[in-house]
Amino acid sequence: MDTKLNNRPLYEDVADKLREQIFSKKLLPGSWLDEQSLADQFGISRTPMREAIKVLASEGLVTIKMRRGAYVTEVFRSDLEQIFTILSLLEGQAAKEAATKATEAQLNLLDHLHHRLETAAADRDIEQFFEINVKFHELIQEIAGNRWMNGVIADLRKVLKLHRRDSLTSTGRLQNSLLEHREILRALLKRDESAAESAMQKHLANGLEAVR
Amino acid sequence: MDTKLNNRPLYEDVADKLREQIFSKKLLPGSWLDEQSLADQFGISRTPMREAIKVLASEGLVTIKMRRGAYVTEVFRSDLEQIFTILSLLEGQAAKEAATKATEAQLNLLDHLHHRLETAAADRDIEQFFEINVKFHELIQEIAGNRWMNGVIADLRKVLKLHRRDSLTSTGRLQNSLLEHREILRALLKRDESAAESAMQKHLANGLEAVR
DNA sequence: ATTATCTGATTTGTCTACATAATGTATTCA
DNA sequence: TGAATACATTATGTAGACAAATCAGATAAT
Repeated sequence: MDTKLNNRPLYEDVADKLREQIFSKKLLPGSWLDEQSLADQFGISRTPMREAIKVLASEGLVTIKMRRGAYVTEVFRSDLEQIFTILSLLEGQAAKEAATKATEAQLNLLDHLHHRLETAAADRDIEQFFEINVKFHELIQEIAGNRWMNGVIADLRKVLKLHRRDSLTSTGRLQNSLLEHREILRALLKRDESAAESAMQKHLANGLEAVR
Repeated sequence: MDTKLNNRPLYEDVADKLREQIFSKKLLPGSWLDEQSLADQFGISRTPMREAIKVLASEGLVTIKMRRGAYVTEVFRSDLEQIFTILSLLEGQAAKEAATKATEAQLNLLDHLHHRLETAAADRDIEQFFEINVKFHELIQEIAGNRWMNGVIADLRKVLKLHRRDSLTSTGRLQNSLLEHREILRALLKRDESAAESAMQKHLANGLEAVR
């Protein structure tokens, strides 16, 4: 019974589901994506399946080889370093701009998010910590208000998730990550551009260290 | 008579042609892309046409609206500023890394390219100047060797080309651009990281000034 | 006169079928 | 026995048809 309430194209829904399977490692990096069997599995035809695969390809999550089908992208150490280099520059810039652009209300929101992060850390609630962490970063980007930059960052972060050792999985890293967030927040509240930028850059540099 | 010697998917060829039509302003920003008539025009069916459109959508050249088709992306001043901010950061980083990573042979190549740029400028050969200019930037990126960064830069530069007043169209800007390139090259030849970075950033900042 | 609704026409989204290219296997010949 | 070629299998690429949703214009109601 198809709930036809969907007001989104089928291929977008399918792209989401497929992305989920990749992130959850049901589909491992390097593995081949069989259009036909995936289409059957989702109960759709090959056409939207192909479109969904192309969406993921444009995000860098899958790699299409001519007449040989699509494969889940393998992310190597060199990729991690390259991607973190970019994220460090861009998110650093976002933090820098946020320091001056943020309204008082937005700073309060950031502060509130950070408090929830502290709580999650104290509770050793990794899942929650991770989720709030993402929101914290995204809010800073939203405040900076560069939609092209935010798009690039979003895509690159998706690719990072392909790597087995996702950034802060180790609890040791969790504590350090928290300290770094404190530093970022402090700089933002003081509206100190360069401090915010360098704090964010350090945060990401440490993130890279953690995965290798 | 289709020359079936193509060893590329049809939709890629079509995407190239469509991109060309957009850059040449045969399809103006904001205009609607009629799948059917475009498919007829290229002598293909709608399926590869749709795939081609999605390729351009992932590059940001066209914007797809739900159940309303695809439109050539309109680039506003705010977009230009946002995109130049990113390019300045990334290409600045590329120049910085190139300063230390470049082999002597690669530096010679850059030097050679720059000489051709000087010649083109002296001849007032805008077309040639523009072409070599692109190669100069791409070579620096290639030397830096960050494929994820190069992908991002390539996409953003495509979007810039949508804007009517493409960077250095005015001959006044051409002379300044040449001077800035000299500065970049000088820093690279001296293998001066930070000089190369800031020279590149200035170059792009001036590029933004020129279009507004 | 303005707004609301219905209907036809157009267009996107999806499906099914066919054509084409690549891979693997078997058979034949040296 | 080994290698090369031809054939069969399989999966991708493309086409054309069908279904569903949106838009525009006309008619009706307030």
